[in-house]
Amino acid sequence: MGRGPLPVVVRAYSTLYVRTADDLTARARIRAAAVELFGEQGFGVGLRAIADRAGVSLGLIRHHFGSKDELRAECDRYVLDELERIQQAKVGADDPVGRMLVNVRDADEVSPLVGYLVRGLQSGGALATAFLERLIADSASALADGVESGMIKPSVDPDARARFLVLALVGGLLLEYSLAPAGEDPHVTWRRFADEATLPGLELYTQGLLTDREMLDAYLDYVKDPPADQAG
Amino acid sequence: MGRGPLPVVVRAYSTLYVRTADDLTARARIRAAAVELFGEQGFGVGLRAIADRAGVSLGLIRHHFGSKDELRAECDRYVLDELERIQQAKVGADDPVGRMLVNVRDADEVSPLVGYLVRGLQSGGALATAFLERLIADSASALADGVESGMIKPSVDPDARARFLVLALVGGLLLEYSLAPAGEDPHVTWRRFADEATLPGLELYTQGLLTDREMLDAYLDYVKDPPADQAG
DNA sequence: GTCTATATAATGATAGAC
DNA sequence: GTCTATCATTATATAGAC
Repeated sequence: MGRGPLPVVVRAYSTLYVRTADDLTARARIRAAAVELFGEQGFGVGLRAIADRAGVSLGLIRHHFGSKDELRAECDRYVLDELERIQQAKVGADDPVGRMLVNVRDADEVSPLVGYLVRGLQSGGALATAFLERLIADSASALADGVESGMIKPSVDPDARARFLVLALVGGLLLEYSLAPAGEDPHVTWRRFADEATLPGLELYTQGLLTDREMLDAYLDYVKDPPADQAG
Repeated sequence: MGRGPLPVVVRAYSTLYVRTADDLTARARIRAAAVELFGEQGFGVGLRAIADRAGVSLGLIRHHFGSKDELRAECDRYVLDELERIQQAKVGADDPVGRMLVNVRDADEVSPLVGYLVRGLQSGGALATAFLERLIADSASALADGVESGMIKPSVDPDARARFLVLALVGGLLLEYSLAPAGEDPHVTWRRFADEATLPGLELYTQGLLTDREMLDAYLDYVKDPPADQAG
């Protein structure tokens, strides 16, 4: 590891969302307005509000996207692609655990995308499934690397562990959003979760919670030899 | 601990939701229908659908509850009270860690309440705040008991740890719901999460994840003596 | 490509009869 | 307490002018 307390991350996504609305075509303005408003107010937001923010008429949304569902689907694809692009820029991070933790600690300048992603995860649907399954697969791979290099302890079920860790971390972040004051900047909420979660997270990852193996061993026995009245 | 692999829990809530709709007053039927439909389809569901399921007219909802918001508020209070009642029946559980884990493993026959709770947690609002803050306080207390009795390792920030653990566990469960097929029985989803999460959860709680203290110590140093360009 | 105007359906709120 | 009938608003979807 370098000098810093946590792995340093390549910050190469400064051109993500800083184009002003004027530079975009009407179609792109509509999509950008939809991503913002869906993220700020949820998917119940009306097409008129989107048209207003984009500075276009209601009819033009219909012309370009056909229906609200198709607009939503295009926003899903767009957000997923942008997040993929951002993650590619971060691949320079220097170790597997760092890649996982750093995604919680460092996430600037992506507020509209984060807000939309949060809404999408809360609502389920295609975006949530695609995003989480990809994240779980990436984490499983990173954890396997860590096990091989000796940084991470092995697990009796590595895939289940990767899934559990991702759901817990992302789910905790999501709950932080649910508890946040309405209308708070997504970036502020994200940052607060990072501040609150890093210490107990590292502590848990380092020392665990229980002082002995009794419960784990009991459960492993239970799985191997379940009680008769529970067997299928 | 007794013979079983996990602490056995008093199952004393069999009268929770098994009254048939016919036994209830119209007001209670409306509330029950609202809890079910809000849980199944979210808070966007119309008052007409609720009236239909309750077997009453639209006007009667207005007569008893005044507005949709007031109906929603009453459902919040009702669900929170019922969950409190269920938890009281479980207080017989015999150790603090068991109380925490068992809430994930054992949760039968409360599907409508769980469905509503999940929607409430995803939407934020009064129910989510009240439920989580209470759960965090209970868990902090249980963890403190466990530390005192030697079952749980101490933490440098016990309150932050309790909050982190609750948000992670509840948030993971919430994400399982987001990923579940639309319309799946909440109980089935809950059970699947318990099956998937118990092993990696116990493993993480028992052995942690990292093989050495390097990252934790580095972060503790970082907190104690932050870099100049980050100081406020 | 972009707009205005309108159709159609659904919502919550209300008034008043029984 | 319970109902029917209606209002005002808002949603998306559509048609057609420029």
